[in-house]
Amino acid sequence: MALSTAAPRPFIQQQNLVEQVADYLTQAIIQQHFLPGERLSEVQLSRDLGVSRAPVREAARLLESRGLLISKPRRGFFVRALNAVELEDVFDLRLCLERHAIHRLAERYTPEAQRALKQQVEVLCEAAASNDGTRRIEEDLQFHRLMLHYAGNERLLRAFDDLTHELRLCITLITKTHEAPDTIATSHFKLLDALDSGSSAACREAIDYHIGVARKFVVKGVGETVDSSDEG
Amino acid sequence: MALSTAAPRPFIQQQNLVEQVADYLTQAIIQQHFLPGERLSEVQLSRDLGVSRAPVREAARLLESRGLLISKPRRGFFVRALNAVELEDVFDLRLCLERHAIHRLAERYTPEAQRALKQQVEVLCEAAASNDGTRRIEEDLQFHRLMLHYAGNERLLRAFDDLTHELRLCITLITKTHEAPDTIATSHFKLLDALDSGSSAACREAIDYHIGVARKFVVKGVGETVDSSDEG
DNA sequence: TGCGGTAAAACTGTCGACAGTCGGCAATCG
DNA sequence: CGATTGCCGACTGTCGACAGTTTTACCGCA
Repeated sequence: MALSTAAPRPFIQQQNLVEQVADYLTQAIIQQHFLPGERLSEVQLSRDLGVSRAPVREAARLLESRGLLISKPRRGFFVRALNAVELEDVFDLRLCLERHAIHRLAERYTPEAQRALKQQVEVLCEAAASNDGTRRIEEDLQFHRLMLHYAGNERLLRAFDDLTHELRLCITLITKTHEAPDTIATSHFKLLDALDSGSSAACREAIDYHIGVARKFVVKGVGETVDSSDEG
Repeated sequence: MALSTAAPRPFIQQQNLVEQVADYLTQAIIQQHFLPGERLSEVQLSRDLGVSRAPVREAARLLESRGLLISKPRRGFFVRALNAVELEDVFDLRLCLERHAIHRLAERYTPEAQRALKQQVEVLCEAAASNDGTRRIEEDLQFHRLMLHYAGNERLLRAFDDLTHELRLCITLITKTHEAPDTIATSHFKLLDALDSGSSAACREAIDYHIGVARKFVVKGVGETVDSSDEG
């Protein structure tokens, strides 16, 4: 029973249209089937998905709380468009959370956590060698999620999950400018080494470097696409 | 125009039942008109508030995303009951956020921020001398919110707001064991002094002490009330 | 008196419909 | 010809209702 926060998805659940719609919308937004700033028509979605507007509205409110949508009164829901400043803020908060997490994790670095993280790095390396950019990012995030998980603070993990939802908002941008496979590998191995060393300072240095590199790549990706996402 | 995140509310907006219901529910939960773990009946609320179930459901989902309610499929919404571990996690995350915030703030400590914070401490001291426990806490939180605001990261502020929603969940507990007025005053003045000094280490020490004291008081309050909030 | 089963009541999940509002377009006026 | 105003279509906010499920209350039986 590990990592129960995000998506347990126990068996099939024919009901719970809200979650199904939320998943559909999330995927559609991540895969840019809906462009940033685009307006989502409730009736259109209802027709397309074959459900009524009530579940669509509730799902949209869920995604709004996750920062994927923005609702404007009497106007409807719009796909959130992150500008450069907001993205910087996201990475700054991520740095904040992961610094704290790796510090907490170093205090309670169990063999189980060590094993799980090492295994995930291997999975990540394998994914990094592939061409599937989305998979690379997801496995990368999964590694960090594991770190947060073993840090032992469920609330911290939730904050991280909330943040990654927004990160996925520009996942197609990230895939274009993601690091080289060997860079990803060594960067994560450094984190493991820092944890193994037990040095708090080494952990902080490793995570700062790690997040810093990720931030640089993403911000570069945003800078390359000149979209005027001013959100009027 | 400070702190534009929360509620612009340009003119009147008679409509928006969802927000009205959400505000009502939030206040009712904070003031313990609904006890932790209690089930909320949608139809009952609809009747009481004179609205239909749709706005009630959407408001409930909003509060669920804020951590005030928990929804169980086919069962309905329940008032969230924080146990001791979860409360510890909340304070640990708060420490994480505020450490980062005061660090960022020290880097860009403008006269405007200094003035605003000093003023808020005065307001807080006045509130601390009063008998209104809720007001004391709200002014206290407002000071910290100002700190986060002037730290210059909107996303960080949002994460803090999300967290304080959960903190308010046990506000009645906190009011019973809040610090003495002079303790509150000196504790916040220390934060201002640390910021004035410009020393990153001093800031960290001050915020660690500050949050630590708050945590101790709240956890003590929870320990005194022997509620079996196991949340099945 | 205690227990199991059944039936009724209440509740949630979902739906279709109506009313008020917003944005765009065209006709009118300067 | 440009600006303004009224109108029309589309959409959101809200509502009442129905179906399936869960909870509860009751009744018979040991």
